[in-house]
Amino acid sequence: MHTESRHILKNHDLRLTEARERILDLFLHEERALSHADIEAGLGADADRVTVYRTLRTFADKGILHTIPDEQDNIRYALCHHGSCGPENHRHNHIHFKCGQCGQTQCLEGLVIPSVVLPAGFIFLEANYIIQGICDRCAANAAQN
Amino acid sequence: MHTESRHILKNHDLRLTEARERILDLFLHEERALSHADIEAGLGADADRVTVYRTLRTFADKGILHTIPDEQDNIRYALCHHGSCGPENHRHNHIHFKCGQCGQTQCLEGLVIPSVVLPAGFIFLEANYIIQGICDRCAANAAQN
DNA sequence: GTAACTGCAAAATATTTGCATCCTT
DNA sequence: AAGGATGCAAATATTTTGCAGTTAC
Repeated sequence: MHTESRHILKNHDLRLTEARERILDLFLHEERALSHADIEAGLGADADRVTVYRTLRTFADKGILHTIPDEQDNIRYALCHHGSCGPENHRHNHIHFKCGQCGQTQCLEGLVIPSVVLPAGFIFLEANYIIQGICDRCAANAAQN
Repeated sequence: MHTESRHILKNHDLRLTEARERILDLFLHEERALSHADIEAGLGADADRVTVYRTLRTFADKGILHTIPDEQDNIRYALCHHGSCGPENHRHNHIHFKCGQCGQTQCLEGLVIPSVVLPAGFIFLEANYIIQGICDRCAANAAQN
C-alpha cells in the first residue's frame, strides 16, 4: 500500500520516509486543503511539529503541494494535481473556495482563473483567486431545515 | 491637521485617540498596503504592539481597512476607499498586486475582479484576487540596466 | 558510507489576554 | 461619570534553529 504516495515521492526526487508518506497520505485521502494544524491533528499525538513544518516546506518547494493564502487564519496546503509541478514550474490557475460555514478550503480544479489586463508597466507572474461563500454541502444542509 | 483621519474615525463611530490617528495617518500617506510590522516600523519605538493589533482589528471590523491575504508572509491591510464600507457591508471587488521585487502590495482600484460561475450548489459571498509579479516601478528600474 | 531526514530541546517570533490606568465623550 | 481605549506584564501560540542520532539509498 501507500503505492501512490511512494510514487509521488520518487517522482519528485525525495526519499521515502514514514513521516512523508503519512503526511502525503493525509492529502491523498482528503479532497480538501489542509492547514498545518489539520495535519498535526490528522497524524495524531506521535507526530513531531518540526517535521511537519519541514515536510510541508519541502513538498511546496518540490511542487507536490501548493499553498493557498487566507486572510483570516492560516495558509492551507493542497495537492498539485496533474503531476505537472516541479521546483521550477509551480503554477496553478484554478480557483480556490473557502466555506464560511464548515471552514473547509478546496480547489475548484475545473474553474480557471479569468485573466485580466494589468496596467501598463506591470508584469504578471502568477495569480491567486479565492472565493469565500457557502459550499455545496453546507448549502444543502441549510436548505433541509 | 489630521483632518482626514479624524473625519474617518468619526464617520465610523470611533473615538479620536492618538494611536488611531497615527496609524490611520500612515495609511493615508502611503499608497501601499501595510503589514503589522510595517505599521510598527512606521510608528517608531514608542508604539505599543498590542495597541496596533487591537487597532487593526477594530479598523477592519468597522470597515476602515480591508485585509489582503498572502501566501508567503503576513496579511496586509489597506484603506477601504470610497467610504462605502461599514461593519455590515465590507465588500471589495478590486484586484491586489504584490511585487516580488520590492515586496510591496497595492490595490489596483481600477481593476475589477472578473466574476466566475460557481459549480452548482455553491453560494458566492466574496472573492479575493491577488496577482504576483513585478510592479511598474521595479520593471522600469530593471529595464534601465 | 554518506548525505539526507528526523526528533528533541531551545530560541526566536507572533498573537492574545488580564488588568489597572487614562482619556474621550 | 461612564464606558471605551491604552499600555504594560504575562500567558499562549507559532515558527525557526541547532544538533545528535537515525535512516534511505
